[in-house]
Amino acid sequence: MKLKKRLDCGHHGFYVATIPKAPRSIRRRAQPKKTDEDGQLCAFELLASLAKQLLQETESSSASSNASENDHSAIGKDAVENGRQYEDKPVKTKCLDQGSCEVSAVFSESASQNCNQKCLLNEFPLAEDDDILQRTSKSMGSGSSGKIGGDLKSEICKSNILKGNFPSQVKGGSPKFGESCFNGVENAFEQPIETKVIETGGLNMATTCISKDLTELCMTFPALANSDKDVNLPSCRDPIPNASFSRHRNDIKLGSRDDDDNLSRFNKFSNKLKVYRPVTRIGDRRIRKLLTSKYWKVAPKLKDYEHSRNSRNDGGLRPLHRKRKTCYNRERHHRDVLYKRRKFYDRSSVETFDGRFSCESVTNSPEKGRSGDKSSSGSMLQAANGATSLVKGHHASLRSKDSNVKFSIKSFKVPEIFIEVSETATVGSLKRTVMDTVTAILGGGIRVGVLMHGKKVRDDNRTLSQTGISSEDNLDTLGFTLEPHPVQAPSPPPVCPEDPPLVLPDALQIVARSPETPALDSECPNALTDPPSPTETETHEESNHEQAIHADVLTDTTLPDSRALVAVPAMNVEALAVVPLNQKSRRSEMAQRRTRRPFSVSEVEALVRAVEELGTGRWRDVKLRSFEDADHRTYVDLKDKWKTLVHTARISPQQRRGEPVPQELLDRVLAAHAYWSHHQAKQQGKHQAGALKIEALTDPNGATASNQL
DNA sequence: CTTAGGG
DNA sequence: CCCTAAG
Repeated sequence: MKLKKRLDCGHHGFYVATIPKAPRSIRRRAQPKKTDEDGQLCAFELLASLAKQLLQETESSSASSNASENDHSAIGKDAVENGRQYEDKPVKTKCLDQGSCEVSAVFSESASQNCNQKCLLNEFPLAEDDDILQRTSKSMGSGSSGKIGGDLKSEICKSNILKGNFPSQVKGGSPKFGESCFNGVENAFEQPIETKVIETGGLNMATTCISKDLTELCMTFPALANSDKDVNLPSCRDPIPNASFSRHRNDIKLGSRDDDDNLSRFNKFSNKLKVYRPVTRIGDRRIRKLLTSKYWKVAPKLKDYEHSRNSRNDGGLRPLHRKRKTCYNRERHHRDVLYKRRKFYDRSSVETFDGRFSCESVTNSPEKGRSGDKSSSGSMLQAANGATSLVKGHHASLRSKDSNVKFSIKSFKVPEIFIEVSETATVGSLKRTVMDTVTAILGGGIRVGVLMHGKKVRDDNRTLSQTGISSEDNLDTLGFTLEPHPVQAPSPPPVCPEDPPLVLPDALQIVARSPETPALDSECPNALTDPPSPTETETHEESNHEQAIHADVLTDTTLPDSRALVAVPAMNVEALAVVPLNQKSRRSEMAQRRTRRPFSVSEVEALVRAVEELGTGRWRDVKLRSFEDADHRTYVDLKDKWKTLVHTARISPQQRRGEPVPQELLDRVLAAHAYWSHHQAKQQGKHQAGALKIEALTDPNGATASNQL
């Protein structure tokens, strides 16, 4: 609730409020008429000039400052102040951030697309900037990554703020806006931007080259991360967190790994102002969550879990607890320690598209396509090689009734990677490790996934139109993902689960995990029972769309995790010309349900066992015991699943749907259910008359006793 | 926050 | 899965 309020405030907030809204109105007007361009141009020009000034100012002023600080400070001196206040008055900051972020995002995007032609993107100025950036970056080398990025952002932000409209455009990519205005803007911005760009070697790098400077990218993350978030975020929602976080990040070491986690933490932060860890990045989910009341409810709990986990490093209480558990379930703890699960909240594909680096796919009608359209498809491919990950499709042109669909992929992310490094490890070794890992992942093989409405489209044989991709309406719900090839996915870290994460013996351990595997495996002790089926894998993957590199570093030098490593290339501007923006906000507002995640047999097995031991009235314990690592399973979920299992067990096999659950498990379900319904109040777990079956199958009592120790 | 149930 | 009432 608090968050909501804040959010609202944010909206109403000075800069923020004005910024986003203005654009909308503009858009509306513009859309209907294409003739509006003139008017927009004028506006743009004005903006551009302002932006210029601002940029210059910032340049001079911000040149010295640090990365994060700069961002905020640079943005608006007045406004900025608030930003410094962190938690207390995040709103302003946020706004600022966003603005900046947006800009940055744009940059990266633009970078990916080389548009010599001016018309393309909504991003307008960026296109050229990109070129510049790239060049500069090359020349510059890694140079100052984070900092520069920050400055750049801030500057941009300023300009945006002043103008007001920018942010929205960029973000939303309001189609009209972009189309009409680009030319003017570009010109105006070119020079200033260029200079700036040069400064921001890091940013460029990030956008441009994945393979090469992954390490560097990581380092730069802060900036990138922010941009990410910002980009994703609907207008002003998370401003607070960002601001605060970003700072923390810079100042403090980051430990966060999961998006989800971050999210949850994030929420916490906002609510309570406690800072456990800085949140490196906030996923798209944030928005979602914020929007959804449910999430709020749920989030806290999850957070707790997360925190605890995270706290391991800190030497929190958790470790013990964990350990216990671990011992408890030998099978599972392995991974527990190592991996962090992302929370399920985020999981849904929806997030994905909303997400950060959305790429815009545009439907092109041939007619529409001007000079560049043809290339778009080709370019897309190129982008694909680049690296990984998530792309978002927007469908742009209104006209497209054609059979052709254009897609542009703005950037790829590298799959999530976990790295644990001892404090004594050198930065260089860390970099190398990251690099090696990334290289392995990329080289190992990546497959592309297509998402519609956040759901994976698994049927490769269906046509686009059959899938719904052809329809304009659906384009914005289209997403691409890069997924590590299952086979090649990095193996779990060698580290002993028992070991405190921090204590890892060797200097570096990096694990890239395919998102999915961790959850289940870790969760379900009995992998034996059912190895993750392809289905499962896929499911998980969905959640993983956003893949990021997470670096956990013990030392202060922690790398912030960022996700978007690269911006890739070249699309036709035209394709991009129309960008729908609202989708995000819309979606976020819709607060959709989590994507459905059918329980796997192994999960069911784990659930059954837990219930056998704990009974049916202790879902929290069940969760803790067997699903602690399954962030996407809440105790309510478990309870619901049990409910359905009981139901399923009672109906005839013919009536059952979905993945068949072994009859043996269903029998245990019935037995346990019967048993516990008799012993409701007594949780002691004495199995007597009713426990017969159970005993035979699992011997709940004995197990319980031993386990609990 | 957890539980328990209905939707 | 979601939502809610109740503890």
